[in-house]
Amino acid sequence: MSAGRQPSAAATASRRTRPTRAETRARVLAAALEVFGQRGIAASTVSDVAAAAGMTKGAVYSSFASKDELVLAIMEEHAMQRLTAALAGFAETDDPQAAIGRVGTVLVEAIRSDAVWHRLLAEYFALAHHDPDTRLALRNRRREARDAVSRALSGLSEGLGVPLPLPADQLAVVLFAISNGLGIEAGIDPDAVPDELLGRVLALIARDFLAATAQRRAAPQPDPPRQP
Amino acid sequence: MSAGRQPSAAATASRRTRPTRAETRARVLAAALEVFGQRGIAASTVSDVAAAAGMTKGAVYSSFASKDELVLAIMEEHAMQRLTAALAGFAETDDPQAAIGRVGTVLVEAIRSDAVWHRLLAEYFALAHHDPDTRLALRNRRREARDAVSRALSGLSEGLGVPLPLPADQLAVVLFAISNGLGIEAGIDPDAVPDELLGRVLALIARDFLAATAQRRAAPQPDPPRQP
DNA sequence: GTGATTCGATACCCGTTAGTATCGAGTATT
DNA sequence: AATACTCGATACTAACGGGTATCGAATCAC
Repeated sequence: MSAGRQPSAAATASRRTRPTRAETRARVLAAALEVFGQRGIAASTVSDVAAAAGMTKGAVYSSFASKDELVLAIMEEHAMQRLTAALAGFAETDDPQAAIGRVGTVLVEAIRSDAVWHRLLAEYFALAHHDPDTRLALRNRRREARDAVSRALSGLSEGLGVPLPLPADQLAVVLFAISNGLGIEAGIDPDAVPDELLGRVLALIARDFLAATAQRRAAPQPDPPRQP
Repeated sequence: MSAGRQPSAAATASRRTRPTRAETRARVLAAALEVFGQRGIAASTVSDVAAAAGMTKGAVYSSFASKDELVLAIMEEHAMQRLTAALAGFAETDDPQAAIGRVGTVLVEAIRSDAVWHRLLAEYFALAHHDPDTRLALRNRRREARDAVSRALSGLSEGLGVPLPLPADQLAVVLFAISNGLGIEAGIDPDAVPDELLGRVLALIARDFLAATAQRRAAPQPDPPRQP
């Protein structure tokens, strides 16, 4: 792309009658999330998505090469966004104990607000299986996400000098599995999954860890590394 | 159905040139499980299923009213079969402690051998969402399954006089969620889910329960249940 | 054996939907 | 202002797949 003179965004925004490329892309993606989440990926047509975005098929196909690519884009976009949100839960505080409670909160929030996402992931996971490329992509993405969570957990553990109940990478898998699994169950039968359930389960799994950190904070010792 | 004279099965089996209704139904169901599991429900055509069963569409439609009904049949069939297998894990022994270990084993077995099933369930769950009837059916079936597991857990707890780490119904939900969630993760990335992971997690969740039962067996007391 | 009935194969219909060709309105470039 | 270019709407195609009508053959009832 030649870096031609671009009029300032503010100046153009008001006088522009046709939305910019990025705008339509974003609108289509948002609409796709909506529509796919509602009716399912397979059951939704490209025209549906376009209509929900207030456009026609042509607009979609001028921004995305195929329906598959649209699906892929939406998954990547949302997955990234969700991962960063989750990691923020870990990193956002310098009180590690609070971080633990926060993990549960963040995940519960995610489950409740993002029920749509769980449905999509389930269907995508099913769809992905018969396309090797998509399958590998999904696997790698999942691996990255797990690694990120795993590192965060390791950091937490080392910072406190308290061992995790399971190896960090396995704990990460379990976190994903429980959160996703409960999300799915909640999607099938919301009444079956009370709000506090995930928190309780995590507390059970991490009981020793929590007890040890509490004890450590109560009677701090100079020896191991600790940060208040 | 009038109970007309039926020739003995053995006599007819060898001389019969056309398979009986039940046979073709079974063949179609088996083929459907195969094909749907491989390519996904939405991506499979009725002709595909028929071909895999060594028949044609007509045969399928003479046994099942629609593709949806075929899908429903396969889900019910397999779900039932799987639930009874799981419950057998609980009931098959009169040593309750061993039963707990067995639950983990059964579930792990199920996860590993039945990866296909998890994919199917995921897709079915996604598909079910836009059809109210299917949705309700799935919800009720799920509820029954949970209740069955829940009752088994309660029985276990009362038999031992040791309280469960969570209310039985919630524990049942968690069991389903973890098993399903890990199944999905394993489907995406088999390396990420070691065989013993589920067992370890269950052990963590039920740690107190296990400890109490062990203690109780070592030094049984007639008095009320106590937890350290 | 003979007629009634069922099952499954073949051929067909019809709706649906991913994808495309084209063209005009908007937008950058000079 | 005139030019080249981009984006998106409209109209279309091509193919696919669910479902059905029909008909021959195998089975059952008598």
